[in-house]
Amino acid sequence: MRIHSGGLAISSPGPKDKRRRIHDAAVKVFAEKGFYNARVSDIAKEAGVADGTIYLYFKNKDDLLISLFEDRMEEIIANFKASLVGIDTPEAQLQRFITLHLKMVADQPRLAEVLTVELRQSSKFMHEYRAPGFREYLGLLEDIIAAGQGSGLFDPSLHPTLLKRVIFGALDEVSLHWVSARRKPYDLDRAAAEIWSICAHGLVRRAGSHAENT
Amino acid sequence: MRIHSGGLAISSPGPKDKRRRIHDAAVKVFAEKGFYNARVSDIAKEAGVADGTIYLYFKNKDDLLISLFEDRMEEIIANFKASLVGIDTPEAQLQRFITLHLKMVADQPRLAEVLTVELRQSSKFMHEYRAPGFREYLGLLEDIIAAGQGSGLFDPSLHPTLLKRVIFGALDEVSLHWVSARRKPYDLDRAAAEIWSICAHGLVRRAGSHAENT
Amino acid sequence: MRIHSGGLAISSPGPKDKRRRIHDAAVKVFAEKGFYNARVSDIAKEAGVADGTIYLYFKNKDDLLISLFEDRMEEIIANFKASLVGIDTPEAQLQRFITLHLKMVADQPRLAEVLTVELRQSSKFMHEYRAPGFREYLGLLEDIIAAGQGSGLFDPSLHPTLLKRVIFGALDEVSLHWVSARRKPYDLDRAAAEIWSICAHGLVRRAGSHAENT
Amino acid sequence: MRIHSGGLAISSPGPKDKRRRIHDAAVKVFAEKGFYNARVSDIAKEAGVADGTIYLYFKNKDDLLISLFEDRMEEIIANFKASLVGIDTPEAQLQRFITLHLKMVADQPRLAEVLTVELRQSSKFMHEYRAPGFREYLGLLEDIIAAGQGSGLFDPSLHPTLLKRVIFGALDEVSLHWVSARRKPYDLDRAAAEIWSICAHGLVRRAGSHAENT
DNA sequence: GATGAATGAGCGTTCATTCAT
DNA sequence: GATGAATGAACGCTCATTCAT
Repeated sequence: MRIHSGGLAISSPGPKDKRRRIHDAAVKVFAEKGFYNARVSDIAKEAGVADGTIYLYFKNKDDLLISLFEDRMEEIIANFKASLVGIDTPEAQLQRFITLHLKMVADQPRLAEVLTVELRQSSKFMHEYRAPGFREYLGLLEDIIAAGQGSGLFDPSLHPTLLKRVIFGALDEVSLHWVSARRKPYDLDRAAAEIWSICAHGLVRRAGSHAENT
Repeated sequence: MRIHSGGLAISSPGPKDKRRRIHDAAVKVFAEKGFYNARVSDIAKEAGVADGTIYLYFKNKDDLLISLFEDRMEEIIANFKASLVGIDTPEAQLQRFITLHLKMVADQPRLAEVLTVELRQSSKFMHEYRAPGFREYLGLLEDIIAAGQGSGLFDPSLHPTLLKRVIFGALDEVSLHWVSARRKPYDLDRAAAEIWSICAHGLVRRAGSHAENT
Repeated sequence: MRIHSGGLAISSPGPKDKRRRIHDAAVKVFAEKGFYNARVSDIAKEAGVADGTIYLYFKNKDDLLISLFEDRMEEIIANFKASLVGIDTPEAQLQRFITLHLKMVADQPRLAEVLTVELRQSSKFMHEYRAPGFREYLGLLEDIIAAGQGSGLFDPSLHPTLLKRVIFGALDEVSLHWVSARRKPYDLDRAAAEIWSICAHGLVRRAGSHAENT
Repeated sequence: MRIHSGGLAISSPGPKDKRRRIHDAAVKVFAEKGFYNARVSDIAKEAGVADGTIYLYFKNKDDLLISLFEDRMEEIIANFKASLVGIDTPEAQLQRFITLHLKMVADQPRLAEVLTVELRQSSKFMHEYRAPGFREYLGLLEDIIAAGQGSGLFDPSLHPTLLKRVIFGALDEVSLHWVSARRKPYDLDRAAAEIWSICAHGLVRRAGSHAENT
């Protein structure tokens, strides 16, 4: 499965995709150095354009990051929606969501790192930016949870807002750790299975209930 | 429960605790503006000292942040250890850990924000810094998990490294959201109970098993 | 009286007068923003041409300003000469010169502003440019003065170089003030009459000599 | 007569007068290159300070120029007032004013150039800055004129606003020319005398009236 | 120890100019 | 001739750090 055509595809150096190339370069440089330590000229060099060219496509350095969020999250959300469309039960949907999230991380680790780490900062350095893309992403999770609670499958006493944060936080922390770790202590397929298992049944073993992970 | 006397205590302007006052000021300023947007002179002003004084106690701005991690995490870990000492079962310990984590967040939201957000950056702006305090914190979790799995209470098929990240990630994301949200959608006591419930039993309702949260 | 068809005439978008259109656009933009704050692309947009087109007609931004001086001053001087041609006495010529100068300002305030303000800068930003057009303009004044002194009408003890500067300076300052003032404190016809009166008789009232202004 | 202690005085390199030294350096550099072509680092080097030091004393480059106007005009106006204080007749006052203006130009040619040339631009690059110091300077002239007209000495039919502009413009243009000319075609003492003569009696010779310049 | 004025390296951004189409 | 996307040198300004007092 390809999550999206992605920052890794070396697009033909045609005249149209400058914006994309700059975004891709920014992902690489931001992932390596972080937003604040990345120089605009680093990104320009990585993208193979002049410094000034960046300002033909983006208002400023902040806008470069924000537009990156928006564009990539839009792609990711569209992909998730498409991948979830034929799945009936909330359980299967949640399992799928977990898998997709980690798949995305595995396919585009640098993008994942940027979205994850810099998004945290975003509430700081952009006073107003509410990260609508991120909210929509969480919205996907919330819909699944709501459906599950509505159908009686998921414990209805759990607060949905809290629940989506719990699941997202687990996925995010695992992703970030996996991305930054040199030696990968586990592969992400297994991680997906285990996280699903934890979500589904928790970690306390009950009499007669063996773990039923996929 | 007070985790420690905290950044809010206006210490007597005695001659001894300059280092502490600077740390406290840094927590406040970093939480408000983020590490990169915080100016050293902001911190100096907040601490009521001259800019240069900061360099009598800390090597540079990075060191100020790192030492903050180390000092505070040390306190936190000591507190956690003390609070966990009399508790026998891994289940109760984990439940306690969750409660303590969120308690700390509620009591010292700015410190929580700094430790949470800036720690993420730390892997960036300090290439070498391995955040030993953070590792030890996670080590507490891992010990609980190991004990639980060793005694057969927790599902032994779950990878401990993954598991501790899952739990920490859930706590961290919930904390960060709670800290930055203006309208608090849930209180942290309830959050602790629900997170424990999810950890323990997952979110899928099983026949005959009503949620047993506190 | 129209000094020339001027920057205000919307010339037909024919293929010939690009140079003129760019000059006119430059007058407008320079008058609004000043030379240094005017962007070449502003002028291009105002002229309805592409940025690069400007460089087909002018060597660079400085050349655009300099050529503007030269072209417009040439027109102005030709107009002045034509208007002065039938006038016999130096007194009447000087009176006419004053009137013509202020007429030009009234008809083409933006051009006046550019010629006036930017000319002052020109001795700065162009180390070499001696503004030959401007010198010729002053030469008209000098000729009138010389004729007046030669015929004994004007006080011969006054230094001609100084005198022309005095007269030009008075005209220039009044023009600039009038151009930039929102509420016009006097109209330029009256100004011409009074300036002539001052030039002719000074401002000290003498016994038995009532002002003989128009 | 010293107009003021002045930019030319090499003040002891004490710790107090940094602001003054930067102002003086700015006068020199602005006079040589013009405001827009002057680099802040040029001024810093000329003042013998680091670039950043300038920003301890001035908000930005514009503020450096504006504060220069204000400080220097204040000094100049105070000097003028002091020098005019004992003079009774408006005629003598006006004569004195003319002399003082040209004296100032002779003593501080670079300052005169900056005040003159950049002031013209100021109405452009500073949209709001109304140059209060300059208005007060013109106010001195206006007071003299009003007194002269009130006492019947000066022609009351002349518009005072216009008149002050005429006189100031004459002085200004003569000053600017004198400052920028390499070979000085006249000395400023003589210029003062002649300008006074023109103001007083005009340039038309009348029967029986020999020029009565000082 | 404490101060805070001074430093100057570093970077985001602009915009006159070019040149492939 | 005309275009306008691309260029990259240039510069104003910031702020972590120093050091004379």
